[in-house]
Amino acid sequence: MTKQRAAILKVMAENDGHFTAEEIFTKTKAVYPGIVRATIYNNLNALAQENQIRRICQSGQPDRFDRNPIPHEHIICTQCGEVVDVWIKDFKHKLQKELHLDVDDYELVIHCKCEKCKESIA
Amino acid sequence: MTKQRAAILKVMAENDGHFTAEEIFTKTKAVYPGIVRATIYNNLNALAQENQIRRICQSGQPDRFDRNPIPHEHIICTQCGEVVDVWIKDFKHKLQKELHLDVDDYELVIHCKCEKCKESIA
DNA sequence: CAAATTATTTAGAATGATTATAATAAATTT
DNA sequence: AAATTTATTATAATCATTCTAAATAATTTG
Repeated sequence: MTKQRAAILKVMAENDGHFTAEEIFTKTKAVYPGIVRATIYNNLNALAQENQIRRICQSGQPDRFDRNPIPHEHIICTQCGEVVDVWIKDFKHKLQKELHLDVDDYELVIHCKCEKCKESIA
Repeated sequence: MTKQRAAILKVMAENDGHFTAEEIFTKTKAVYPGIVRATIYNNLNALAQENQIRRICQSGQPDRFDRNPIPHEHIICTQCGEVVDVWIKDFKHKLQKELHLDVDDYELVIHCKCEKCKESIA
């Protein structure tokens, strides 16, 4: 646990959401000015591999990182583009039952209008 | 429908699987030597937008394109890395019921050992 | 605790997928 | 067939991410 990694984790813990490496870089640089992009990427990769954070990928966009390591699902709003958490109860278990497979991990991204956008039009 | 697009679609129809733009470029170039990468990308983007093909994204890897436009699910093998189709009956409908949402589209990628790899160890 | 080893960070260049631009060619409309 | 739109080509550019080598920091060992 280096100072840099601690700073990255603190930034992610304080700001709720789904960050790009660039956003984490900017925010971490504010508290740790010497830090460099490669360090951000190294740490994010390591943290994702250790399942301390989760990676979300969208084609045409930089990866995002979710500070919440517990498997869950995501909505990407078709209107505002934001990534929103959703939780489907026992999803992994349901998948295993349905497919008769030993699921190691999964990613489910749903494209629909998010709650905020639905309300804002009403 | 240009000659180039027809060639791309033919290549995708003849070879079953999940291709990268580069693979499609190489295979299409064999039958249509003048073709250029930008044309491949333009057409794949257009086809994906029209839902004639589907795009699969994996972080750290180039996008893949699935010639099968009907929504379905994917396994990425934790051993060989191949992308394999799976079909979960009424998945979209189940999602909508579970989440009380109007799902426009979704992507489900499952990480586990594929059938081929499971057998090959036995 | 000092020395040695190992892992991490930095700085900067490199890579690789994808897109942008401008010019040409093809397709479609009038 | 001329005019307009759309797609393709050639090439350069972009952007996210990784690589390399050197420097620094952290950890382990004597």
